[in-house]
Amino acid sequence: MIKSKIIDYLKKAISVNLRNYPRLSASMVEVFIPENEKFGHYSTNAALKLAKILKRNPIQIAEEIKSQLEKQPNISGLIDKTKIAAPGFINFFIKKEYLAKRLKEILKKKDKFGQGEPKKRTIVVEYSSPNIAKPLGVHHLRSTIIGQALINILRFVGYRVISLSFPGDWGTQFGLLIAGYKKWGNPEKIKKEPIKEMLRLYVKFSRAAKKNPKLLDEGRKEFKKLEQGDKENRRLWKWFLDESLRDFERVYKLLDIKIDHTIPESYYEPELKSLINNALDKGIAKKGKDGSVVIPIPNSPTPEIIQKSDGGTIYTTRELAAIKHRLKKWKADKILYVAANQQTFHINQVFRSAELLGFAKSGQLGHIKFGMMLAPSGKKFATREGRLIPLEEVLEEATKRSLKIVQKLNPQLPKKEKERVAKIVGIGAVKFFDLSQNRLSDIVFDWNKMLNLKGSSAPYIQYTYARLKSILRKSGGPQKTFNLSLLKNEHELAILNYLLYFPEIIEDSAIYYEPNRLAGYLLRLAEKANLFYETTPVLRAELKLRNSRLALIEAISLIIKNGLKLLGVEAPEKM
RNA sequence: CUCCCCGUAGUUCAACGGAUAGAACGAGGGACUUCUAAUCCCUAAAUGGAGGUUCGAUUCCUCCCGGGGAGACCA
Repeated sequence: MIKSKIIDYLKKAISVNLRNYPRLSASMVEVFIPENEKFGHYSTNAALKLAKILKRNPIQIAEEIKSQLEKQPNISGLIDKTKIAAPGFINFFIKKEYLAKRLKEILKKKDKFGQGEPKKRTIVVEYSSPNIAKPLGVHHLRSTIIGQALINILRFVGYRVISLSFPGDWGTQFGLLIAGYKKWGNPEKIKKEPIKEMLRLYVKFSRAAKKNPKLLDEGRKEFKKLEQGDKENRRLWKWFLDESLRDFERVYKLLDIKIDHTIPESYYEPELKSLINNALDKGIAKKGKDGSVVIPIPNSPTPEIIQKSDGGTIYTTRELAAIKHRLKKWKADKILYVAANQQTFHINQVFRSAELLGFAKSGQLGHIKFGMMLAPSGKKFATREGRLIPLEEVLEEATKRSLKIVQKLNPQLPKKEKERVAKIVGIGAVKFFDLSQNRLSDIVFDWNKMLNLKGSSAPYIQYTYARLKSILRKSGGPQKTFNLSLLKNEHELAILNYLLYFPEIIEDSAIYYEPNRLAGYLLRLAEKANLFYETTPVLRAELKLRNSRLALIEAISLIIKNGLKLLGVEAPEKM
């Protein structure tokens, strides 16, 4: 990667003067991509940092570093020139030949361009994790979409990634559902629309239980029976589980989500007794007078319950068993939880408990948090009030809206093709809406914004791609003879410069677990590509120039396609 | 009461302690006999408040205000 090469050069240049710069640590050498092109391809503020320590003039120090840089043996192959800018930045300009070399590399490696070396580290990513007997709702979108994009990106940079869903299929709520089913359930209705009916029963029962607390006890009893292996309850529960998983699978397919392993909470049920006993034996957990078992967490006012006073287990207990199991089974170096902000407290408690129990080392467990998907009212989505919007409905609506637009704008496309495009574009828009935003901010659910097919959106990038591909189709096949030094108008250069950054953007997205960095990069690349498209004729250009421009277009489209693919968004050839 | 996240144009969002705070939607104006106008160009418009650290703060620290979330038998 170019950035790390420049860092190496800088380190060497600075270490020549080490006697003059005694207190500099290597990590202080930072290289970044400047926002304005006039400041070069890369910049460093190393001189400014040194100036602070040494209390000297930063420009002077920059001059010293610059002259040392120029003495380095191989630097001229990469760097065309370095410039110093006030108050003390050193700006690097990459050689044009090197940019051309990069472009050829893209054409040669295609979708492998930017891929990292295998890292021999395993990361388990837990994401999506819906609750059984409820449909996947829009509020699951974030965990699912962000999780899958991170998995794709982490794999691309070289990690071994195990993707995992941990559906909630255990707990008192299933007692409520079973009780509701026994009261009002109808097997025919469940067969017809399983999830809808289960949700209806659950909502109806929990509403009724609000008015009549006796019903709550009834629900708890049903769960207790389930835990103790009651045949009828077990059968119902298994039925609900199977129907739910089938339903999820359908939506996952629409979203192009590929989960390696689905291991529900109930899987860990048999191990929980011994887990609790071990925790007690080790003295990590304590038994209360009421029969509950808790793990006191140092510096936390709240202990973590692992056994309820009625002897039953709780989500935490199952999560702890899962941590132990995952680290062992996949020899994982890390487990990442792609889970909402709201769960921060709970997840931290679980992490601390796992560390106390010796299941995981500090730093092995990470919470990739994200802001909430808020209802249009600005409030939280909640199942109980029945305000849940099924994800599938959103995806269908998105597809419908984009079909209308394809019909209007590209009527000559065959019907089947139109439908395919509508799906790719509609669903892409929904996913990209989420992925292009910072993970941590809350998102207000808004049909119009989410399904906006103009402006900064997936369709914008997809449309750019389709136009580029259209040129390539009309050009009559790939060109072998091109001379990239002919690419010298401002739009061509801007793209050539920008293509350089792709591998580093991917790396940053992986380091910070922020897919929106990649999304932003693709938007900016598409902007530049559109500007090029609007201003620069390709097919009508003189032969050599034409071929060089075709090569450039080929490279852009490869990067767009691959970048979108990492985000889980498809790029249509026509739209 | 304690802890966590967020406060940026009218709206929805960007910005690794850096250089002139970027986009999009919406508003107003312009560009299709020429590679797909789901595009492009132009105009107006923003860092909640007060301090502090720094050569430099939207970013870090303190306090205040506002929104959301969490705080032992839900997850």
